[in-house]
Amino acid sequence: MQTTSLSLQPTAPYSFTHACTYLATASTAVLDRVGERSYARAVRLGGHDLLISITASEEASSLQLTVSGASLDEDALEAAVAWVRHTFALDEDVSAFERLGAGDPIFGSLIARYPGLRLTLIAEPFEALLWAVIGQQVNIAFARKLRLTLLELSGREGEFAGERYPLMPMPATVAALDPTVLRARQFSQQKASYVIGLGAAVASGALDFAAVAALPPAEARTYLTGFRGVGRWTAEYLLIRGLGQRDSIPAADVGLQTVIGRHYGYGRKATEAEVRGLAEQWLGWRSWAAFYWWFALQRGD
DNA sequence: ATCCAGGCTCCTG
DNA sequence: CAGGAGCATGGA
Repeated sequence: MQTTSLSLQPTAPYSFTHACTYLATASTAVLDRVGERSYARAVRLGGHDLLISITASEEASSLQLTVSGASLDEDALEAAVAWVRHTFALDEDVSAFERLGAGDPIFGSLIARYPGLRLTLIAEPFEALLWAVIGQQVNIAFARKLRLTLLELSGREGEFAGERYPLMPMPATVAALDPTVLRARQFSQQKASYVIGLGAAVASGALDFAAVAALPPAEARTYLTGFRGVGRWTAEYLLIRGLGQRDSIPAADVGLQTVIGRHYGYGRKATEAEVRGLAEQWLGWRSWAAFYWWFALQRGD
């Protein structure tokens, strides 16, 4: 067991507190331990299970990162640092994003209300994919329950300095799940089949996240929707929260439609076309805009 | 009961 | 390609 600590400097303005606020109640954050200004989780990087711990000072201008692992060599440490920078978007130059508010007072007030909030990713692409599929067409509380069930049935545990942390199951483990067991645990027939099939696709290499990340957005969507259970919404959700693509708008997302309809005074949910239309002014940063809206929705703003 | 929930597949025009 | 029926499972 080896441990290394170092400090990270995000570009300004940055708020680790906002990231924690989001993760503390996000239905997707079922493997994460989140405090007001602290975060910890076990994650598999480069074939090794690592424990990542992050804390921030009160002003949160810099982060303290602690990485632990059984064999923490230079490569593993480097991977952990890159993971944190990517997952929390520490290196983004957000000045162009902040200027988006100029032409749209409603969205502008959102940017002003959450200074330093950044698109915060789900730790692993496979995790983002499964959580998205599980979250299809069910309410958020129930989706969280199903995610916890999947972890209970197939998740792993890592031990770091005598303490146990949950880990995402390996894709092959998910592929080997018994659909009847999932059904007995409130998965629908098709949701069980999607989850198992996608586990197999990732395990076999047929679904390759590195390849997806290298594709332009439109082609990535086409590639992803070729897999059963992955429609446009799921593909976009994965691209945004799993791979950190900056400019994708999941206009069919019910939550997005609800919060946008409310803020723009429609007195109803916005339609998909309305969301898509509004999003044109967020060009280049549409994923970030979606994330800001989700953040507002989660907070009841 | 009825409607809704961070949709998907498959089938028509 | 666009639109819609049918689907599946709980929660409020």
